[in-house]
Amino acid sequence: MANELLHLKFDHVFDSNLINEIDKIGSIRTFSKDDIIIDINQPLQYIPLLLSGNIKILREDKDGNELLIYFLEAGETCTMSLTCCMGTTKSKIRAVAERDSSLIMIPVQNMQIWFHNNESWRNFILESYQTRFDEMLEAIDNIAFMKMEERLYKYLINKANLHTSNFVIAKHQDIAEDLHTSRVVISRLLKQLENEKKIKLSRNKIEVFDIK
Amino acid sequence: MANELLHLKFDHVFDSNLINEIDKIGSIRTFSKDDIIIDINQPLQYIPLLLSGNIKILREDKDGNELLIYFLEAGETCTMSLTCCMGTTKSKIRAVAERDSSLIMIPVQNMQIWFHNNESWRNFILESYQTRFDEMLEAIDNIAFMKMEERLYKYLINKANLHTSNFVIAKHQDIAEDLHTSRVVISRLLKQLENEKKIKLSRNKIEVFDIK
DNA sequence: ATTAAAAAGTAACTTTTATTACAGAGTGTC
DNA sequence: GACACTCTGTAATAAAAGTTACTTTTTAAT
Repeated sequence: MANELLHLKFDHVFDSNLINEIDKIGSIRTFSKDDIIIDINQPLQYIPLLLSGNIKILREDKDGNELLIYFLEAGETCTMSLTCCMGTTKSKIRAVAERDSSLIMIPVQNMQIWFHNNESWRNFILESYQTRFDEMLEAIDNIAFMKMEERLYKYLINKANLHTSNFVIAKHQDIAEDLHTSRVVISRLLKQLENEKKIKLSRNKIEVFDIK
Repeated sequence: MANELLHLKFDHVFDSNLINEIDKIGSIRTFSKDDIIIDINQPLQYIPLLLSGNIKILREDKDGNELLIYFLEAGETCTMSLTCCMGTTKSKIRAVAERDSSLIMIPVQNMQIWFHNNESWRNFILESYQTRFDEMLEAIDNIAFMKMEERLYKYLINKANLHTSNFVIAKHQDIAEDLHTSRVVISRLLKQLENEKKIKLSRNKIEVFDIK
């Protein structure tokens, strides 16, 4: 089952030798929605490859308030973890299961070895870096250039797409935390978006029209 | 002269063979303060290594307003450029000379080759990625979690340190652009900081007390 | 069905940041 | 020194976001 997922998501990424090694060496871990997969300041000993589900990557301020930076999808890795083999071993971010997810964890030593001798691994790492970089830039754009209403709407569309659904299952409080604002602000802006006929509100659930 | 700088800044980073190759292959370019080194959407054909001076990396919104993301110092590279050899060839950021600067430009092909066969180059790239990553996270923290007055003060200290001086030579307008706000806001907050005895204002120049 | 708890709605108010408009201060040129 | 120009100071106002406090709606538990 896990093997199937590994092949399904990574066969086109890694050469067959590497896939077999990953299969042999990596250990599968599963997480339920809202489980903390990696926490801030936690030492990083494994590189996680996401087999199924979604993970959200969060940053925390000094008062413990969060900010969503981006989501990971199956077939991706958390680039933050990659930097663990260089100097810093403590996570600077929190990774939380956006829904039930399964990962394959690879010890950092292999990162080093494969990076040295496997082209497909090197390319995967470099591409991951680029993807994350782009997403960090987008996160910066969002918070620096956009108003809260726009950020909220984009967030809803993004989240709906992630779940391939027109419905976002979430409480206003959850959304407020992801966007680093207060529940009252989110409720107000959601109501505005509803008045603009962009969404439809109900308890624990938001229908998003015109996705993409 | 340029050779000296190359050795001074990079001898401890690259092995001696690689240094010699860089010396042979790379071309030196010099820029004056405020010159645009790389612009948004510009195709990237070279990886720049900063030999002397400082570079600021900016992001632009849809109206052409900027936001400073971070500064580069001698001995560093612009990680954005690294991603050029993967798919994307157009710059997503603008690089501007913070002061007179010199760079050595390396054709992207070498990036690939050295990445394949040179350990010191690989490590440099990975370390660069990590450093930039950390700075992106810090940039996110700044804009997401800090008030403008704090951001401004941090910016001033940062900039003073960069120039190893107690004085920041800049107009309020310049600062406003880096922080993506308006001149009036900056003037107001600077006056506040002056009242708090943290800085001293004069025309085109700000003295910053208690640096670090 | 009654009750308690959770989630959402909303009004009133404050704070922060942005905008507009203009006055004054400093600098360089003739 | 008069003039033009750039830079800075500041007041008044507006908009966006944050906060407090309370109400209403929905759901789950008994």
